[in-house]
Amino acid sequence: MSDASKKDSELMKKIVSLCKSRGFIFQSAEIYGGLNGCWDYGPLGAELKRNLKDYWWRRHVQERDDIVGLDGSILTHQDVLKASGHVGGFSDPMCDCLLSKARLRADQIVPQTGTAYHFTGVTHEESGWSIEKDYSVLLTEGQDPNKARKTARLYYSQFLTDKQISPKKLELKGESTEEVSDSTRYNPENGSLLTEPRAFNLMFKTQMGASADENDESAVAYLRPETAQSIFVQFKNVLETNRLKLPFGIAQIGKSFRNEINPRNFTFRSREFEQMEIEYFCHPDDGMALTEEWLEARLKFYEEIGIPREHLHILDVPDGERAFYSKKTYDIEYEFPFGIQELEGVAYRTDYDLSVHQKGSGKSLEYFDDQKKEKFIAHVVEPSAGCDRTILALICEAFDEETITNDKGKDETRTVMRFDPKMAPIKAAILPLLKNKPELVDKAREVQKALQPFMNVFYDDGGAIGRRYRRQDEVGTPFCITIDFETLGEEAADLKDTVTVRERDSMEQSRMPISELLPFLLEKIH
RNA sequence: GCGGGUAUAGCUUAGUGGUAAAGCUCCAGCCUUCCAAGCUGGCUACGUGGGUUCGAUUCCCACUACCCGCUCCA
Repeated sequence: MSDASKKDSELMKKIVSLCKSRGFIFQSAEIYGGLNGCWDYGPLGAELKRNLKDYWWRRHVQERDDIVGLDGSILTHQDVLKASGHVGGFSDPMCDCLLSKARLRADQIVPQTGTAYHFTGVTHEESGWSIEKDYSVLLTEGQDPNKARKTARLYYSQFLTDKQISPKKLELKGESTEEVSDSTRYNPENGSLLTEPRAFNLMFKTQMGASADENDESAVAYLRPETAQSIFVQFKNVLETNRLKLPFGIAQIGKSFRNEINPRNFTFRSREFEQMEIEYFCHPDDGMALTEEWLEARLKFYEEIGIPREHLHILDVPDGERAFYSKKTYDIEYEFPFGIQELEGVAYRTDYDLSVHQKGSGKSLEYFDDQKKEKFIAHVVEPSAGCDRTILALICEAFDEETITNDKGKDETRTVMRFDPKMAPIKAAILPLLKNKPELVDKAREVQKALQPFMNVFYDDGGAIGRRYRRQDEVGTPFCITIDFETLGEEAADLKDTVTVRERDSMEQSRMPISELLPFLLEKIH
């Protein structure tokens, strides 16, 4: 591992550790040993996520008159996913090589012709060890039969409990041969038998109805693999009930599930994840231009929530790597400590989605333009963002450790989560300077009550004031409001009912009348 | 899915074939007039399940989870 990646790995460890110790993110079912790739958001994580989703919704739905919202069901009719291509079409059957463990796409295996050597097992006389397991090796014409036996011994040797035993000492059992032609059951690389082709089930499959039979195909339903499909399927209902005209969008935030995902990198890749998607429908002529517009709009959004442009990368997905129906796709990527990884895809999906559902359902999903007297299937541009990934990016971006020199001239580390105030889980901490002075405590509680209806604030009177400031730094609270003796009017009459406002990033303090707190904070967090 | 590594308190680590130590955190109390002060007290851990053993957190096996490298990611 290089120094840089080691440093990044250390950084990621710190971030994961802070997420747990401060209550942002916990492992799912931790007390039962954990559930692979599943995570729970703790109190602060839940606030953070809510802030992100709320802001996304406000920006893209409430503050625009061309986008409306939808909240579709997670359980999905199997016909929807058959039409979309998720059932069948997109899942490539794969085989694993029993010897080398290499994974091959079944449809890409070059058919082989030759002699198959079958074996039923192997024994090791000295130790008495043996195993019964069918295995075969394919030899093409002219190859030495001993090559098949050697390969088979190698295969069986992987089951040896005593790794000291040489594969050469293994006695093969039940050898027989068979002529085969054009077979794709063997690895062209080494002749080893492959596993049966297995369709990777990308989706979580379930049965509808409490008494549904496991084999009842008609009871099959799926957890949605993306939020997009319910938008396409409800396109007509939304269009007809909302007096919409192209171009317009339908937005949705919600959970999606993909079983094939190999969980990695903390919450980055999970089997259960939340998406924030817009399907923006338009005239076919406008698709390309709108893709560019959406890319810009989304980059601006990231900037607004505190992820600067210079930490984002835009990948113009080249021909051949895009989905076959997409004419243009941009990936917006973020520089995570574990690498540059995708946050969002902005894809021009043409009329693929509405076309397949029109065909699949037999219902017309065409759009009629009254003015141009033109009928067509709308094209769609899809900005599809990963909510959990964006949360992780916000956390990585916010994390900072700075060295400051304290009063005694000693260096110490201050951990600060530099969240944008819009995103910060706690907007302000209300702190009475001293806990054992009831006048301060009462006043602080008053301030807390005044702010609570408008934002998430946090009251804390435990320990020294400096400690409380640092605690808030570590969870990213942008402002600390301290009720002190000036507030009570004990020092100077004109300072009565003013408080200390301490800013997280600069640690600077200023005085402010209590009456100005609310407008001040609202302006910062909006 | 494959290979490697790891698993002790909320966090970071120590340690042992006879059930465990420390720092930080946290809680309570005292004290404290602005950046992790101090004092006193307190809660909390050997991932799960087997095996060996008189006895296992320690040795062995399996499982689970996390991390790293591949693979995969419509």
